Amino acid sequence: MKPTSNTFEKIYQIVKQIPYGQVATYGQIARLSGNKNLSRVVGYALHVNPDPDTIPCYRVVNRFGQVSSAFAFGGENQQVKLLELEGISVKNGRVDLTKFGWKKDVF
DNA sequence: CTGGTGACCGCTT
DNA sequence: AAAGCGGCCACCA
Repeated sequence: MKPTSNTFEKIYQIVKQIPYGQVATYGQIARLSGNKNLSRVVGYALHVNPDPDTIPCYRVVNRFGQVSSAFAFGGENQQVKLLELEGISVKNGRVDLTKFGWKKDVF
Protein backbone atom coordinates (compact mmCIF):
# COMPACT_ATOMS: atom_id res chain seq x y z
CA MET A 1 0.00 0.00 0.00
CA LYS A 2 1.13 3.45 -0.71
CA PRO A 3 -0.29 6.42 1.10
CA THR A 4 0.60 8.35 -2.02
CA SER A 5 -1.83 11.09 -2.90
CA ASN A 6 -4.63 10.24 -5.27
CA THR A 7 -3.31 12.69 -7.81
CA PHE A 8 0.06 11.00 -7.93
CA GLU A 9 -1.50 7.60 -8.34
CA LYS A 10 -3.53 8.87 -11.25
CA ILE A 11 -0.45 10.23 -12.95
CA TYR A 12 1.41 6.98 -12.49
CA GLN A 13 -1.56 5.14 -13.90
CA ILE A 14 -1.56 7.20 -17.08
CA VAL A 15 2.19 6.90 -17.58
CA LYS A 16 1.90 3.16 -17.12
CA GLN A 17 -0.68 3.14 -19.92
CA ILE A 18 1.78 4.57 -22.43
CA PRO A 19 2.21 1.98 -25.19
CA TYR A 20 5.53 0.85 -26.58
CA GLY A 21 7.20 3.02 -29.17
CA GLN A 22 5.19 6.09 -28.21
CA VAL A 23 5.77 9.10 -26.02
CA ALA A 24 3.27 11.13 -24.01
CA THR A 25 3.51 14.72 -22.88
CA TYR A 26 3.11 16.05 -19.35
CA GLY A 27 0.14 18.11 -20.45
CA GLN A 28 -1.51 15.10 -21.99
CA ILE A 29 -1.10 13.06 -18.85
CA ALA A 30 -2.25 15.96 -16.72
CA ARG A 31 -5.30 16.35 -18.91
CA LEU A 32 -6.13 12.66 -18.76
CA SER A 33 -5.64 12.86 -15.03
CA GLY A 34 -8.44 15.35 -14.87
CA ASN A 35 -6.79 18.73 -14.40
CA LYS A 36 -4.78 20.14 -17.25
CA ASN A 37 -2.85 22.30 -14.84
CA LEU A 38 -1.58 19.22 -13.12
CA SER A 39 1.21 19.28 -15.68
CA ARG A 40 3.58 20.54 -13.00
CA VAL A 41 2.68 17.84 -10.55
CA VAL A 42 3.14 15.30 -13.31
CA GLY A 43 6.76 16.25 -13.56
CA TYR A 44 7.12 15.93 -9.82
CA ALA A 45 5.38 12.58 -9.82
CA LEU A 46 7.89 11.20 -12.29
CA HIS A 47 10.58 12.90 -10.30
CA VAL A 48 9.89 10.70 -7.31
CA ASN A 49 9.29 7.82 -9.67
CA PRO A 50 8.73 5.22 -6.93
CA ASP A 51 8.35 2.45 -9.54
CA PRO A 52 10.67 3.06 -12.48
CA ASP A 53 10.00 -0.53 -13.49
CA THR A 54 6.33 0.17 -14.08
CA ILE A 55 6.57 3.85 -14.78
CA PRO A 56 8.55 4.48 -17.99
CA CYS A 57 9.25 8.10 -17.21
CA TYR A 58 11.64 8.13 -20.14
CA ARG A 59 8.59 7.90 -22.38
CA VAL A 60 7.34 11.17 -21.02
CA VAL A 61 8.45 14.39 -22.66
CA ASN A 62 7.40 17.99 -22.54
CA ARG A 63 4.97 19.70 -24.92
CA PHE A 64 7.76 20.34 -27.45
CA GLY A 65 8.69 16.70 -27.56
CA GLN A 66 11.95 17.60 -25.92
CA VAL A 67 13.29 15.57 -23.04
CA SER A 68 13.89 17.49 -19.86
CA SER A 69 17.44 17.92 -18.67
CA ALA A 70 16.63 17.32 -15.03
CA PHE A 71 15.46 13.90 -16.10
CA ALA A 72 18.90 12.34 -15.94
CA PHE A 73 17.60 9.42 -13.93
CA GLY A 74 20.69 7.51 -14.95
CA GLY A 75 22.24 9.46 -17.77
CA GLU A 76 20.73 11.85 -20.31
CA ASN A 77 22.10 9.62 -23.02
CA GLN A 78 20.42 6.70 -21.34
CA GLN A 79 17.06 8.34 -21.75
CA VAL A 80 17.61 9.04 -25.43
CA LYS A 81 19.01 5.56 -25.86
CA LEU A 82 15.92 3.96 -24.40
CA LEU A 83 13.69 5.96 -26.70
CA GLU A 84 15.76 4.93 -29.72
CA LEU A 85 15.59 1.33 -28.60
CA GLU A 86 11.83 1.71 -28.69
CA GLY A 87 12.08 2.84 -32.29
CA ILE A 88 11.67 6.52 -31.54
CA SER A 89 13.96 8.83 -33.45
CA VAL A 90 15.47 11.34 -31.08
CA LYS A 91 16.93 14.34 -32.83
CA ASN A 92 19.01 16.58 -30.63
CA GLY A 93 17.06 15.38 -27.62
CA ARG A 94 13.85 16.05 -29.49
CA VAL A 95 11.18 13.59 -30.56
CA ASP A 96 8.60 13.87 -33.34
CA LEU A 97 5.35 14.00 -31.46
CA THR A 98 3.70 14.06 -34.88
CA LYS A 99 4.91 10.51 -35.39
CA PHE A 100 5.46 9.11 -31.92
CA GLY A 101 3.11 11.34 -29.95
CA TRP A 102 0.78 9.16 -27.91
CA LYS A 103 -2.31 9.05 -30.10
CA LYS A 104 -4.99 7.03 -28.39
CA ASP A 105 -7.10 7.53 -31.49
CA VAL A 106 -4.71 5.72 -33.78
CA PHE A 107 -4.30 2.97 -31.29
C1' DC B 1 2.28 27.81 10.16
C1' DT B 2 3.72 30.43 5.80
C1' DG B 3 6.26 31.15 1.62
C1' DG B 4 8.39 29.56 -2.34
C1' DT B 5 9.66 26.35 -5.83
C1' DG B 6 9.15 22.81 -9.44
C1' DA B 7 10.63 17.32 -15.07
C1' DC B 8 4.55 22.33 -17.30
C1' DC B 9 0.50 23.90 -20.11
C1' DG B 10 -3.31 26.69 -21.43
C1' DC B 11 -5.78 30.75 -21.46
C1' DT B 12 -6.46 35.81 -21.54
C1' DT B 13 -5.62 40.42 -23.09
C1' DA C 1 -1.45 37.92 -34.49
C1' DA C 2 1.76 37.90 -30.29
C1' DA C 3 3.08 38.28 -25.50
C1' DG C 4 2.48 37.72 -20.71
C1' DC C 5 0.38 35.63 -16.75
C1' DG C 6 -1.75 32.43 -13.80
C1' DG C 7 -2.97 27.85 -11.86
C1' DC C 8 -3.11 23.30 -9.73
C1' DC C 9 -0.56 19.71 -6.42
C1' DA C 10 3.14 18.27 -3.54
C1' DC C 11 7.39 18.90 -1.07
C1' DC C 12 11.13 21.68 1.26
C1' DA C 13 13.08 25.46 4.49
